[in-house]
Amino acid sequence: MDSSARSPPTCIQFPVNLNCTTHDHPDDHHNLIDDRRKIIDEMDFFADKKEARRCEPTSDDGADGPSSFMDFNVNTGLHLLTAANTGSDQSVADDRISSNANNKRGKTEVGFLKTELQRMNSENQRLKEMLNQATNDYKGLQRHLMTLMQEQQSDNNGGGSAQERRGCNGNGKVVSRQFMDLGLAVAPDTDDVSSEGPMADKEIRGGEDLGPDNKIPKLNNRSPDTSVDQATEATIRKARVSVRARSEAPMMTDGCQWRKYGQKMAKGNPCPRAYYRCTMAAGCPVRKQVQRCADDRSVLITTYEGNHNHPLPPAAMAMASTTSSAARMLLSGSMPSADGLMNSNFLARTLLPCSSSMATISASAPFPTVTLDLTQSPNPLQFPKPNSPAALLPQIFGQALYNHSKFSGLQVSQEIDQTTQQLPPLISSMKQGVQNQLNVDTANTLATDPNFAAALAAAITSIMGSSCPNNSNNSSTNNISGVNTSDNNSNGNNKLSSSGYPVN
DNA sequence: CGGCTTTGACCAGCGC
DNA sequence: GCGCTGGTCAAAGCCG
Ligand SMILES: [Zn+2]
Repeated sequence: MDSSARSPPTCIQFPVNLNCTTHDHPDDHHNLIDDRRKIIDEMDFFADKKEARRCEPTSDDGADGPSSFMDFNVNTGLHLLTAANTGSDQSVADDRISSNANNKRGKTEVGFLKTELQRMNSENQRLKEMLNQATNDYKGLQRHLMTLMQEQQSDNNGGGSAQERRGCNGNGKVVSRQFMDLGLAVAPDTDDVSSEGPMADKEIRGGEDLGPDNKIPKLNNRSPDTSVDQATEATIRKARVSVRARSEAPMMTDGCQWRKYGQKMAKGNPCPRAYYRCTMAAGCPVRKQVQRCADDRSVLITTYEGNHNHPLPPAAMAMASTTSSAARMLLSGSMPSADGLMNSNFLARTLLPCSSSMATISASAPFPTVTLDLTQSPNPLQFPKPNSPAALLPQIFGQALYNHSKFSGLQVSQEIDQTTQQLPPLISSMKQGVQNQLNVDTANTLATDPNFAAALAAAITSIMGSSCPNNSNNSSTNNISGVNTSDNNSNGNNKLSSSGYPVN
């Protein structure tokens, strides 16, 4: 509902903020106006970089794209100021009276402004270049990772687990899917639903849109043939990503649309657990559970599961990718493949620097689960950055996307058997490269805000996704669609009830 | 009227 | 085999 409305902005913004604003504006004493312009420009560039660039070669120094924009602005400004010089109508009338002194002053001003403009232009260009570079780097890394991943997979195939094999060779379907995911959840049904022998899946489950991927637990039912592929998928599906965030409001917008399909009292928790299903596309297998922490009811625990089988709005992408990545991570944890391990470590190391532990990976549970704990942020507001969490998100995401930046504040503890893996050099380098960008403060800020939590998760995902090109969307996002998971148990009976399919 | 929420019931997995 | 619990379904009700 509103989620869609709200989230978009976030995403939109993030790319923008990401590079442009913040740092690298040492000189601007020019303040707001200038900043605005720059930001705007950045946005434009972002959107139509290339076109913008090629804009008029115009005057001014070497600056291309930006310059053109700037020129435009400049002219406007000059026009006003310059009026005196040119003796153009309007001003002329009044100005005539004024003495030469004014003209001189005006010229001086103009000159000054021009100088400033030039400076700004150059700076702007510089920023632009940085942006481009970052983008290119990102893309390059992405490709690189993809390549690496593929290699790894093939390696695994050589002696690896059955699952891995299936994943790659089986039909390459998994791979393809992953790619698709990366891209963003592509055509509907491409994902889980369509993949491989799923027919069996569907048939077995018999039914409906929902049918396709539901029944995670019912894995056993499958026919032997599809067992392996499905096992992999099942694993993927099983993988869960839970986000713990402090939130009085039961609403966390993640860009997805959810429909509540059940609520139950969970065992050791006085608060009911709500079950949601993604409704952005028919048959989307993604589900999430929302529950308040028994210990601290201000903490909202959102658990995502599954892969979206449809395109996602940017806003949702973040979370989706996060969760998916996390899921993958888990997966890999359970499997010998380097993927997950890589991710795990990456995550851990990336996040560690920050503060308290925030991410926990648990593969032991019935379902491998990654928990992002965003509730432990110390004092989000103490830091220099005035930005609100919401504002930060964009940056975070952006950075994550572009640089695989690190998020402060997360700690990963692996309970998985194979705990010792080393980050591939690549990732390490990536890390280093990015390290400067985000600070603890950011993390902290994030942690406190529920939406932030979601965002953070997304960011993490991004990171992971980046490190592992294959990951992308899988589970969805946190969007607590208006359900009050509050203390009141709607269903509150100790006996969980359920309603059965057979009801007919 | 369509979509969403509520809520009791059913099913399957798991432990004893 | 039985009971517990998690998860899901779908009828009924609510809301915009
Ligand atoms: Zn979905």
